[in-house]
Amino acid sequence: MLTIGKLGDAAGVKVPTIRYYEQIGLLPEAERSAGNQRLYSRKALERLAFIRHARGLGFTLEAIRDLLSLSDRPDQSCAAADAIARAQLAEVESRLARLTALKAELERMVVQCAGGKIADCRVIEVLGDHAHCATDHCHPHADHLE
Amino acid sequence: MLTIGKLGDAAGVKVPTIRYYEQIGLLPEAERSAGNQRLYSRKALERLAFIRHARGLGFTLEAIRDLLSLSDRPDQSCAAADAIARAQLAEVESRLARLTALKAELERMVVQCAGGKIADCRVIEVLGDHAHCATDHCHPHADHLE
DNA sequence: CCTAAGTTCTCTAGCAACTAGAGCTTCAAG
DNA sequence: CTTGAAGCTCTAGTTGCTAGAGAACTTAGG
Repeated sequence: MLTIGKLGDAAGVKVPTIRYYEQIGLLPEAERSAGNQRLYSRKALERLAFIRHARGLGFTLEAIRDLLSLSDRPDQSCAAADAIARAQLAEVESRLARLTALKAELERMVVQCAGGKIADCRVIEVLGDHAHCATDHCHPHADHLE
Repeated sequence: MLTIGKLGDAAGVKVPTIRYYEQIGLLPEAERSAGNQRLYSRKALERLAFIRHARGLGFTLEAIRDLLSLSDRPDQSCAAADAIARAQLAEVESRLARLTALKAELERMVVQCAGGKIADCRVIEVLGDHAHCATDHCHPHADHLE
């Protein structure tokens, strides 16, 4: 049995985060010691590592909740898990596309800055006048802003 | 003079967001009509468009606050504006790198899913066992998670 | 056995950057 | 002059944590 600190070290998750996961029901309520401290089994460590890994891949806690409940029913079809992963992939791809466009525009801005006065600064000017802007990031959905 | 709704339409910003920007001091307090409604000048529209554009490029409101105060002093050096833009570019580049790695791992997960039962599902398995993971996204800084 | 340091406990509040809703007033069109 | 849209203020919610206060527990050294 591990204390919460050891569990956190083992899984690479901070202690308050573990308590937070328990609070929102992502982790089950931990067993307690005589002195009311949380104790964790190896299974709990696995579950937390799963969460950690999925968070690292950018899954939301909601998606992770779904994946966890799927993994509790190993006899069912994995279509749902596949769908969640594909949705996540699509999300990542769309962010990538947007970030690539942003990078191009930022590079243009920075390169054009001649190091003079603010009045002539391309950075300020480009930001102030959208006509200078080649990308469409000003329009409808800005999905890199969560 | 524009009402808040017209201003929002013109700049592509939602009405509550404009009030929020005023509340946090990013926009000055608007003039009011006899009936206490906000009225905006062309200058205010420019300022809001600037903010909108910078947000679209991923600048934080803090960075935008700095850029705005720089643009109020056109006779100063633009080194500071340049530095802010370069920092933003570096940030975008680092996110891009991470997202690219995530995309690769998600693709591996999804491709390997044979569509069988959960028990054999690669998606769940890969998430549960970090040894399957080629990238280092589990380690120290997860900067795509704001 | 006792004390001191280190963990852990609960609880509340805060972060970014908005978004949503309640309940009211004002404005513009017909 | 009425009606419906748009405006007002205020509070609270979102996501995924993080920070702090103040109390209790645990463990290693003397």
